[in-house]
Amino acid sequence: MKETAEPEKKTRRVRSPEEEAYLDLLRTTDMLSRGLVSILKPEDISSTQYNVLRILRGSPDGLPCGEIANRMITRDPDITRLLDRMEKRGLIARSRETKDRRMVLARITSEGLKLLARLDKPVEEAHHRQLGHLGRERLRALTELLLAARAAVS
Amino acid sequence: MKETAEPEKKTRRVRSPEEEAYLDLLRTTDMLSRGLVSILKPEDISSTQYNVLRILRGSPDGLPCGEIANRMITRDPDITRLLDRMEKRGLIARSRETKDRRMVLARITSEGLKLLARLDKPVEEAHHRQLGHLGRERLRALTELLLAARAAVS
DNA sequence: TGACAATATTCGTTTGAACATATAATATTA
DNA sequence: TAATATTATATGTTCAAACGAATATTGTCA
Repeated sequence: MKETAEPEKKTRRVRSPEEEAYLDLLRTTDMLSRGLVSILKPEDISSTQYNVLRILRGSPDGLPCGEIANRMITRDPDITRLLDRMEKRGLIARSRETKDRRMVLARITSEGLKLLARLDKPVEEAHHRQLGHLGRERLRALTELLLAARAAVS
Repeated sequence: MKETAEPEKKTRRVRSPEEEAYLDLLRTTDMLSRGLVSILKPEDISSTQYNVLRILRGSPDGLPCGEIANRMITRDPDITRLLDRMEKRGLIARSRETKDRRMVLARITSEGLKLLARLDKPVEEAHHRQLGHLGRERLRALTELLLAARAAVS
């Protein structure tokens, strides 16, 4: 007796819709990230460092290191070293606060701002190339779904 | 003359909907991944290794290393080392193919299968905890949007 | 004041990702 | 057969993520 259309040995795994969505998220993010990284690469900057620069550009008065650590969900000692590298390259500067002298404020330097400025257009173009074809409507829908997805934890 | 409601120095950056969506993708994937990693951690396995095991479970006859490299979008030498580690732990086995003796097939071992089996339920539960509240309809919508998002490149 | 909390740092470790280069073994094809 | 392509491996390097543990400095509060 011979089986016909049944797939041979291949374990039949049924994926839940949740898992399916998660895997799709991974695939999509991975794909898009690679595109971004390839743009950052010529400037010899990692997406992590790029992220820090973006955060600091949004806070011209500087941010305490701990605050950066919070936003990146990274431990303080690791942020310190990350900032070390960036400071060594002149992308950021650190200065101790006068009021609360425990705090050290990290600020983006003009060097860092220039780097970001060079990247702004290419990054924007990449995003448009990668996601622009979805159109406003679907982008909005996507953003809202993602927001809803994150709502569970927080 | 004093400014009133205008935000002080803060550079006003307008984000494109594409960028907004991308950042939301990053945030969401990051958040969900952390949840998964915390589940894999007790078994002392990285999400990369977990991924390989899942791939291999889906191909009980084994896969050539290059094929794994393709699916992971990783260089061959790096896959070799990844498989080295996994083989050392007894999670996978490698054997040279008889037909084309250049190829080496990687197979998941019963050890590896057992590990996956231990993880199946917790992983499934985590996914449900994290995304279940979206409901079928929105999960489907999300999956479809992500598929569409990836369509641009391929 | 003294005890404690908060902030950032220093140090050390392990692990893996990413990249380059070279080589061995085998297939394929001119 | 000779030249070339394919598949996997071996090595070596650099960089950064992640974790643990300890310390210095300063602020806060009983």
